[in-house]
Amino acid sequence: MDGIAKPTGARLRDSALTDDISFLLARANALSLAAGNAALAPLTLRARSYSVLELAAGQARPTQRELAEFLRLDPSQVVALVDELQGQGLVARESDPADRRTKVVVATPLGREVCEAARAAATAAEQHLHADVSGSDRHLLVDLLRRLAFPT
Amino acid sequence: MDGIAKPTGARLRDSALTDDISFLLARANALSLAAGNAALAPLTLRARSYSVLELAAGQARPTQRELAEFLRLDPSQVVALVDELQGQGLVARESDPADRRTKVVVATPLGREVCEAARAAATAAEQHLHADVSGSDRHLLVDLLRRLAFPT
DNA sequence: TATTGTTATACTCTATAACTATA
DNA sequence: TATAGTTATAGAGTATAACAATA
Repeated sequence: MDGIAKPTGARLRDSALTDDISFLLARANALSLAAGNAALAPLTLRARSYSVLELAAGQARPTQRELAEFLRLDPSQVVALVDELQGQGLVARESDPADRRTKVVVATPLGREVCEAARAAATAAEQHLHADVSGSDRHLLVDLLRRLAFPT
Repeated sequence: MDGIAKPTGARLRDSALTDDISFLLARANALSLAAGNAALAPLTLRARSYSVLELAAGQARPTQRELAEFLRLDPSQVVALVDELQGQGLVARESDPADRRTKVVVATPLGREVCEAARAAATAAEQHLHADVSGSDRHLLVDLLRRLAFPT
């Protein structure tokens, strides 16, 4: 699982890619996703399903359409993710009487419990992976990443 | 406040995900990847194949194994990507006389030309997408992202 | 015996279009 | 007509194992 901590391809770091934000995002995301999925696997969750569960466990009462936009997923992917979480008893679909087309996704009591455990596992894994970015740097990073993730 | 038009999905930004570096990376990467692929499509390249081409066009003369480690891809994926670029006449495999197992991937003259055009297209798309992160913020972001992408 | 590249396979993710039921 | 959710499908990305050539 853990290899020798040798610099990965240090020979290639003089490439133009080293200044390429898109490339750095892709590589950082790949590492983060792998660590997150591994940390969530014992809860039979993945990064994707956890993100849906987290939103369903909050106060916002999101519709599937809102989940799709916020998570930048296709509505059909949200269907599959909610189906999965519903099958695990973690979320439920509630019909909105005001507009019977929409379905609000809310976490069950079990879902809220699992969500807290998942958040703890994901946070721990993330902090371990990004241990060399901490304190004020971490705060700054979150601020900058928000601007990339939600451009004006 | 009711009259202020806000982007759809803004309602959900109070979620715990808003502070989640993994989630922000995933969303930022999804946007960046889509913009990059769209910008590179006229050159019949995608973000993945462009990154291989960029490394092949440099001075490093990487082996396929080195490409796999640096790009965080499986060696079998590198085979497919190099096959594709080779079919387009953009790179060539060179055998290393010192170790005949390894194959060094180098860009052809056409490959270097296409690579420059691709870099211009990708850079323009990226700067357009991330227009609200500029100047010193951008420099800082690159530094922080490097630490996420290449952890110690 | 170990490593590089390769092939094969399966699974996840992403993108698109069409259908239904409501509005 | 338009929108929310659903279904179906194909393509891209990811992960794993096995194999031949070479070290």
